[in-house]
Amino acid sequence: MLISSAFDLYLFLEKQNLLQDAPPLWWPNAGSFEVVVGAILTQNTTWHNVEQSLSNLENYITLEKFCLLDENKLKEKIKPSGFYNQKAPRLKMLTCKIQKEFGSFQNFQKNVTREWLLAQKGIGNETADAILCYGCLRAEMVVDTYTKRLLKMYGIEFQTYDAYKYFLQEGVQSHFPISQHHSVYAQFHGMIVEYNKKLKTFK
DNA sequence: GGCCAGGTGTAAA
DNA sequence: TTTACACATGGC
Repeated sequence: MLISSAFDLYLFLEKQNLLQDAPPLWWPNAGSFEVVVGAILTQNTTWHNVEQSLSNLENYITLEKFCLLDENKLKEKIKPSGFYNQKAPRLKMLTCKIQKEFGSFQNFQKNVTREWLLAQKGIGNETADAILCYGCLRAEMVVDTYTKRLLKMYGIEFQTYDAYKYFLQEGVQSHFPISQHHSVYAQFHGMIVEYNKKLKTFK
């Protein structure tokens, strides 16, 4: 299988039926506040561990309730997903700031910018795009280490995060109408993650 | 028992 | 502006 463009990769992954058991936009509960929490918790951590933490938090996953949660209590609840001493204060700071500056999660979805997210402690390129794509339903594609590794297998490499992102988005933009860009980005990244999981089970 | 996971921030060169 | 390292749990 020769892959020389992002669209080739998309078609290749699509043939594998990787998302048949996944939600439509791949990320669980896309479009909800839970995505913001999950995006931070999953940093350098398996989704399986994040699910334990989210389950511990089930009664607190709204913007309003989350801000009222005691930081030490939050640490306890997110222990299964690791790095809790840094993720807890960062989550607390982030969610309270969303509450204070945007008033509601709906308003945050509509008005937050990538620059605003990147200025928050604990949010880098990948987490910012995950929150924008799956939390705010914006047409922003996520690039992760899997993506870079996969492209490298086909001899495709770039220097910066943005270069990867634009390479992938361009491949989608040139073959889909603008109305479909968001859902295709969301599924494209999802397929890349699932494909890597699948590869691992064969080892 | 070692390695890795749906990364990020910081300090030092 | 790059590189090295800390952060932490759970699965294989």
